[in-house]
Amino acid sequence: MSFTLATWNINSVRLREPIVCKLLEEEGPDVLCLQECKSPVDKIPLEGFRALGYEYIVAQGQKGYNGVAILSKLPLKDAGSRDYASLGHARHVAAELENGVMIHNFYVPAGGDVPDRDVNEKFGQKLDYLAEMRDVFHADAPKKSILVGDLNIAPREDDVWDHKKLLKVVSHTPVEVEALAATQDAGRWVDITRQDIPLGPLYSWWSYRARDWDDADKGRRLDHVWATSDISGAAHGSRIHRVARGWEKPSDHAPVFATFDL
DNA sequence: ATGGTAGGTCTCCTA
Repeated sequence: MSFTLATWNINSVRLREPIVCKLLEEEGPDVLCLQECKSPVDKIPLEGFRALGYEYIVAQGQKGYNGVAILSKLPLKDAGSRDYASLGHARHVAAELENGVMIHNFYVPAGGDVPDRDVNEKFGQKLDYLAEMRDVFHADAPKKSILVGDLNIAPREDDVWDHKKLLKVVSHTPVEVEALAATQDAGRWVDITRQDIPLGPLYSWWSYRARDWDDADKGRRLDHVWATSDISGAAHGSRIHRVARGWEKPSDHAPVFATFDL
């Protein structure tokens, strides 16, 4: 069987309900993982999603901040969540498909403005969050698993619009890139987006603050699709749905897609 | 070097 999965930081699921439905209608991924829902689970507007065939949902929510959800046309089993770094934030949820594939949906802390944990607590929390992900995957090697989400790190030089200019900007500092690599290595995760699109600039996020985000194109690849090596060979067709960044009342992130033949 | 926009909630925090 073949299924297509997408991940999208939507920056408020309630405000963005129309364009979430637009994506579901036009692209029809079997599974859509959302981050920054900014909503308690019981206030996520599920009816419109259900009407489009997305009858299965697992989610973690809180008022105003964070929040992650997995919408699916395929049956899902709730596989729980973990409070990484004990922040008390809704930043992770997991679900299992009937074919035994585990899906982890993450919203890694952004980390504040200053890349120094001594003066910026949020940066320390981001590193702690990644360290616990690393430790969990090291202790219990994931199998037949897909990890997606807004990891808030652009690891490669061509994952940002200007590598040198961003070396001291949170999301692209060497300490973050190393922490992400350690997490990836600990679970033997394969970066599916870059497996499929190995060369050239690739972005999934453009700031709201740019005068013309499309023209300036000062993007970063913060949103990721990873898979364990036992299923990474089944992945293909990765793409970033850049046009969604230009839809009415857009998120500042674009959805990232991948297809798996399993 | 700086400030720029957006969302949620309750006056400012987070991204």
